[in-house]
Amino acid sequence: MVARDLLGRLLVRRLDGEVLVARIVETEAYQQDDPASHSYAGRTARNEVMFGPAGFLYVYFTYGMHYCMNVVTGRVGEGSAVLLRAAEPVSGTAVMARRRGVSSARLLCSGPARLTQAFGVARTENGLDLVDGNELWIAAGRRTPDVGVAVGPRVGIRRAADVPWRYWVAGSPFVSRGGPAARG
DNA sequence: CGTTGGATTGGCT
DNA sequence: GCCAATCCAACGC
Repeated sequence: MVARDLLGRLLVRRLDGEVLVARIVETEAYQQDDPASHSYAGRTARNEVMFGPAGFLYVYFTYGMHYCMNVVTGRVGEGSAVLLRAAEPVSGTAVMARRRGVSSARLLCSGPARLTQAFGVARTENGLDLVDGNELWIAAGRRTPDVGVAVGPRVGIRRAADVPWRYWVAGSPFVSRGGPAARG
């Protein structure tokens, strides 16, 4: 499963002559036959990228002010993606802090919208190639071993709320607020 | 064409 | 813990 395999991988961003790196610590899977997925009702201008080839970036705007980023995963025409929910800053943290307006490392990328803000990802970046790209891409890093992976229901959705398709690095202080820390 | 509510966050109680 | 902020896609009439 791509969502699980992305834990421990590195998200790399070239921005303003600097290089930002963060280790992915929280993801969620969204599939075609999934009532909670943007692709569930079919192809639209907004979710177009989800139906393209795997390895590309799907960015959407929500709550009137936030962007979230996904890695497209399915076959062409399928409409599946993995939401990147949180990451642990590795380098370029000064740039992230400036973009976020906070200094605490824990607040830089610990949420889907925080991550896009720290990495300078918005509508313009929708559709970028995350495998062969040179602005934003995912590097191998070190895949988190099974013993370090926790699984649970996805955050902030109403439909298919019980399906355990959220993955995170157990015990990481860099996971999102809506994540495991907020639950009993 | 009007209404509704969202894959969130930060600030206030 | 609760709620406003603020745009826009989806859906109902």
